Amino acid sequence: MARGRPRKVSKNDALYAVMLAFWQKGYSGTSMNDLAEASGMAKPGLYAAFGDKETLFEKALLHYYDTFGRPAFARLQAAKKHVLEDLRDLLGAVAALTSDGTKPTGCFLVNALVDCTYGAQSHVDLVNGLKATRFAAIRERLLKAVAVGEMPADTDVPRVATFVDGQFSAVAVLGRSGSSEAELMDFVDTGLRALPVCGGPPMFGGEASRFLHGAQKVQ
Amino acid sequence: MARGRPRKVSKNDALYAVMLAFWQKGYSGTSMNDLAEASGMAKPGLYAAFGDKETLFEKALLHYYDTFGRPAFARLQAAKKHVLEDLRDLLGAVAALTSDGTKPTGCFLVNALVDCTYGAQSHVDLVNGLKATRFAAIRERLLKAVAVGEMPADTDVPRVATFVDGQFSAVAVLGRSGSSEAELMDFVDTGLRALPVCGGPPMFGGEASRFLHGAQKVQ
DNA sequence: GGTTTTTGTTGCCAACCGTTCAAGAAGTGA
DNA sequence: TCACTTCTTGAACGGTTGGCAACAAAAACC
Repeated sequence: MARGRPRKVSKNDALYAVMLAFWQKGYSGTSMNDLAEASGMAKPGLYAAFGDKETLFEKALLHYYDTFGRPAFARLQAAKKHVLEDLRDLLGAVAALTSDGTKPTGCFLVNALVDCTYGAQSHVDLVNGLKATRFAAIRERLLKAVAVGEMPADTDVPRVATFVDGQFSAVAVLGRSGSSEAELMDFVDTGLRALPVCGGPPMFGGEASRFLHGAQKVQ
Repeated sequence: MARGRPRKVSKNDALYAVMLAFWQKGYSGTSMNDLAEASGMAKPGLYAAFGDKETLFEKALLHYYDTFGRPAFARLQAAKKHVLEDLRDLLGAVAALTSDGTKPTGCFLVNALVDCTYGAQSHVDLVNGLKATRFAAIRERLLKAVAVGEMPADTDVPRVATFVDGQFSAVAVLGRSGSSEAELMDFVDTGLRALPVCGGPPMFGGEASRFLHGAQKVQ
């Protein structure tokens, strides 16, 4: 066993509680007193274990990513189903997460994306890094789909990846503001209907497709 | 002219500056000192003119809605173009707004949607009200489109409205985290390609559509 | 049992928070 | 000029913030 006095609450449990608090109320909306109360550790304990508030926020966000993000992205990249179903599972994971009554609504990463844009530089860098990781995971799954013929060979992969990335944020924001899991899944399925046509011909004759100015380059 | 000492800065100019500050750093990330400095009014002046911080935030958000939201929704409901182009203009307005270098990135309303979920009840109510107004504007435009035959008669209007609503948030979040206006418009156009098929038949044979479990009810 | 090591607890700090009061400055109307 | 009204200014309030030093408590090692 460890040498000194045992912790009243494990670092992992404390970090999980801190994560929930930041997730719920954001960086500047959460005080160190809030975190001490939520985690069960007194303030000096938090400082000794994790460092100052900025560092603690970074560790909480990374803990969130390890707990909820990484597994979902790993499943996506495992590519065990059709690409559409894998993407549906990914977006469905966000929908399920935000509808889980035991956690704050929304997605901590998306919240942080909105919250930290004008915050500490280290927060900006961290959040942008996680966002890039998310994008890369989606992009690689799409490349695999194109390689095995699940999607057309001329698919505009970066464009589709950006689209899925946006759907991810949309589900998080809609969930944050109270949409049910069923509504979120309807939203996800509606969006996935846009995917297979990316790279293919316009989906309807000449009547309305002329209104999609910016879409020509992928037709 | 007014009776007493004239204001150094007009209430409108001050409120605009306050709006920018809240838009940029959120409610709890912005202090009254920040607001005083940004607006050019001293703190007692802010209290006299607008009330306390919570009230000031509400007035700033409403000012944002009046300045940027209402005109865009009015153009949408004017229905002067094809529904797809009107929706593209709406989402394009968000893209343009967030790419305007003179303002903070993102959309203040979407930021508030994320920021205020666990905040003051009056903020929650206000933000939910504005969100409902946004949804209603989109919904009414879609109903009009169905009525005049721009969209199929069996279009699932609430579902499509939720989809557009989500695209709105997605554009805001993507813009908040640094996407260029061109990227945002690519995203918008990709999403609009999902719309015309809502209510119509599945867009591709039997190969991949079976993966869209939740989509049956609108096929 | 005593030492060492690690943690929890108490209490405090300077700085800042949102908020307000009192006094003065700058206009209008008579 | 004189009151009257309105805004600005400076200072201050009590409370909270993030952060920390000092000491007590609890375990392992010798």
